Amino acid sequence: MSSHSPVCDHVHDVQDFTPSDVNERLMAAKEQCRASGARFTPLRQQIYQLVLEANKPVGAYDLITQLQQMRLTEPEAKNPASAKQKNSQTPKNVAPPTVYRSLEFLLSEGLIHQLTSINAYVPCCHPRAQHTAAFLICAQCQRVQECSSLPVQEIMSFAQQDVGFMVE
Amino acid sequence: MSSHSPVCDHVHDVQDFTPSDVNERLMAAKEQCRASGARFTPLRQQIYQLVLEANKPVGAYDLITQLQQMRLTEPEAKNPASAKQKNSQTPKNVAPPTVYRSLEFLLSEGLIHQLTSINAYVPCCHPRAQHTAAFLICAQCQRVQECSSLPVQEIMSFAQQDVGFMVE
DNA sequence: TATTATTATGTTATACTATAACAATATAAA
DNA sequence: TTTATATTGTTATAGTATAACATAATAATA
Repeated sequence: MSSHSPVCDHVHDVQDFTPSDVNERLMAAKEQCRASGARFTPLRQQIYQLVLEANKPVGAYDLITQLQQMRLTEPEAKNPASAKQKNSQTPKNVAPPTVYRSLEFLLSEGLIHQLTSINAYVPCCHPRAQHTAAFLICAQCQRVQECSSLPVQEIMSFAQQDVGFMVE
Repeated sequence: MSSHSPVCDHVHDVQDFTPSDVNERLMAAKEQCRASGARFTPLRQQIYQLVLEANKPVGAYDLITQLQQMRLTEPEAKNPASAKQKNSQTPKNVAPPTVYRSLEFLLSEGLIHQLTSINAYVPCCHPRAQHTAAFLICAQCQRVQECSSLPVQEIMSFAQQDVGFMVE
């Protein structure tokens, strides 16, 4: 799961998913939601997938753009549920609340993390209900390293010696 | 320097300055800037003062509003330098860059911290050149507790047991 | 099943935060 | 003084996020 960025020469373990990794995550999320009684709707699924497939933290408006593209190019594929309906053609436009609400859902399920300092979102390493996390964010390539509960001091040396980040 | 909020019942040590405290800080900052060769201009001084006088983190646009008020009510007091000039009447309008640039300066001098998660700014507890800091931010009253270098685990228990914050 | 309640999504408008680009002014250096 | 540098003013706009209300889809109940 870990690899070296061609540009920045540090390790990042959060976002380097093969298509099969992505699928695995989607399945796991589906299961987790079923268990918790939450609804993993097609929209939420799509957005989670986009966050997974990105190789760095994605902004909300990036997601809006991508969703828009998808809706224009693949009119009604990928959503078996809507195929059963009579007039359920997905709308063409994607407005901010559409994405923000799904992000909020994914956050509440613990499937993604929000990086408020750079206004972006990443998939959680080890999805589970409530947990906090700290991140090292590369100022050059924006890739991140999640370090959920290491003491700060350890994070510092971990950042500098183990994964090649400079702490600013 | 510490006190209890009437609402939230936790300790916060960062922002509870008496007028004389504020003056002390301003003097210290002036000295620090002289030492480092930086220019502690009247504008920067005003903005630093506003951050000091606030009893909770302030947003950039709060500062803009307050500066605007000041410029309307006290046309040319408080600035001895401008009194010496011929036509130096301070402009009435305060645009965002005016404030953001001064904030950037104060950050670079280590006089304030930026709380990106809530888009706000607080004075630094112990101003000095380069240092990082972590903050506990109260979700109710927005007041903060600076905890510069405690290990994360200690921060957790410190937050919950010593200062009454719930970690989210 | 039909009806009602609830949840999710669409839609429009707008608030809030921040920066780019260029002009004018003030301070420092030569 | 003249020139260079740094600071502030000014206008415009980019980027991020939410409020408020309408519609549609799902779940719960009779």
